[in-house]
Amino acid sequence: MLQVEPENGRAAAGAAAADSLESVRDIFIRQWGAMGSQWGVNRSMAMIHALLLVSPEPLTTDAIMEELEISRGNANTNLRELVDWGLVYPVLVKGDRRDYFVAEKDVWRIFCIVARERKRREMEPAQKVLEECVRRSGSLEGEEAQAMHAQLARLSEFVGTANELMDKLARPERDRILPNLMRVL
Amino acid sequence: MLQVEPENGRAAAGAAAADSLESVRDIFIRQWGAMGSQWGVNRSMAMIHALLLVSPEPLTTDAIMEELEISRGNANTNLRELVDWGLVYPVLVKGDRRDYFVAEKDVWRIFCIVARERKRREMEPAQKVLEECVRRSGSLEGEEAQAMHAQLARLSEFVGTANELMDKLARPERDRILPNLMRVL
DNA sequence: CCAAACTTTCAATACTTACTGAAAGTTATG
DNA sequence: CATAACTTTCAGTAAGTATTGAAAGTTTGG
Repeated sequence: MLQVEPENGRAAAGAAAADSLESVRDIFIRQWGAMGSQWGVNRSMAMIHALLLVSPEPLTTDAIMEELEISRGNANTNLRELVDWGLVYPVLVKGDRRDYFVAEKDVWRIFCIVARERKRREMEPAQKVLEECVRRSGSLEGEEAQAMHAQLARLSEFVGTANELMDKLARPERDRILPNLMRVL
Repeated sequence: MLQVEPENGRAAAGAAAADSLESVRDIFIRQWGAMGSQWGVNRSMAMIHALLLVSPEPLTTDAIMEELEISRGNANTNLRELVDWGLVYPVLVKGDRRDYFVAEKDVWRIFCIVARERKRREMEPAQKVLEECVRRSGSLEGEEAQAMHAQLARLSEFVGTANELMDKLARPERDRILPNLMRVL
């Protein structure tokens, strides 16, 4: 699993492999994992998320380890992180002591979670830095200092506005927001 | 420069350092650089950008190297990248053979550039992957396969819509867009 | 068209982040 | 309350990125 399929039994040489549930799932997982890097999410976390996203049934840590060929420690760490984010839920299966995991399947909820996390990790620190620098440069004298202050203030104001918009955008009243957005833009 | 200032000459022990043009600039550069990591931008690139953002005058490669204490190769590579993105412009100064660099100062333009780049690096690959998987899973039989297909289709549609919105949002007719947005959200 | 001034490239290295596997910890049940 | 089933932690290692510095490449003025 998860290797690039070099050849498919019944396909002619050079032809695309015939698709199966498993092959499409593995393509999705592999590619989604590779994309994780671009998104600042590690590959294992992205792959686990992808796997759970397209699994109708909850999966155990062991099933995930086997499917993705990753170690227990890795699976465990990244599952906990996904649960922390709220992208994955632990579920109990009657008559089984192990933890099972399911992914949040609702696309808008996923978006809100990711948006919230990125705001927290990317926008808020920027805003804090900018506000501090604006404050500190406010009382400086000299043309050059004032130019810097003005530039920092413009940046700070912009980031502040963007943050407010993010908050409003990523709240769960999706049905009202999206159509309005489409209309305005 | 760029070290944490352990003490300021005239400040009492333990008190905050008095602010000067240089100290505020250095705080800004240092923090902005540290934030780069979170943003998927390397630290040097973020620091160079920060320095140029608050420099009213164009700077040479050597001035940047000295101010940030980085090597020539590093400065050169990251300046070229910033120029590629369109966040920094090379300018010619009469009577000097060296390249000088200035940053784009307009906040909305900076936003558009960053948004465009992130769309290119993050959204478009996702969309491509999803579309391919939706296509390949379309003809599969069986309940499980169809559930996967449906989930992939929902993801794909969402990312498609998000991409369209990004396009519309990050076009340079800012003055019409932002007020409308504020009203709707 | 030579020499000086400047820019680019790239192999070596340092730094950062992710992953493994085994050991320690926890919890449920007979 | 002992044991077995499962989960978490963590030191060591591997993989991935960023940075340096020196050498090669370009351009410009004399």
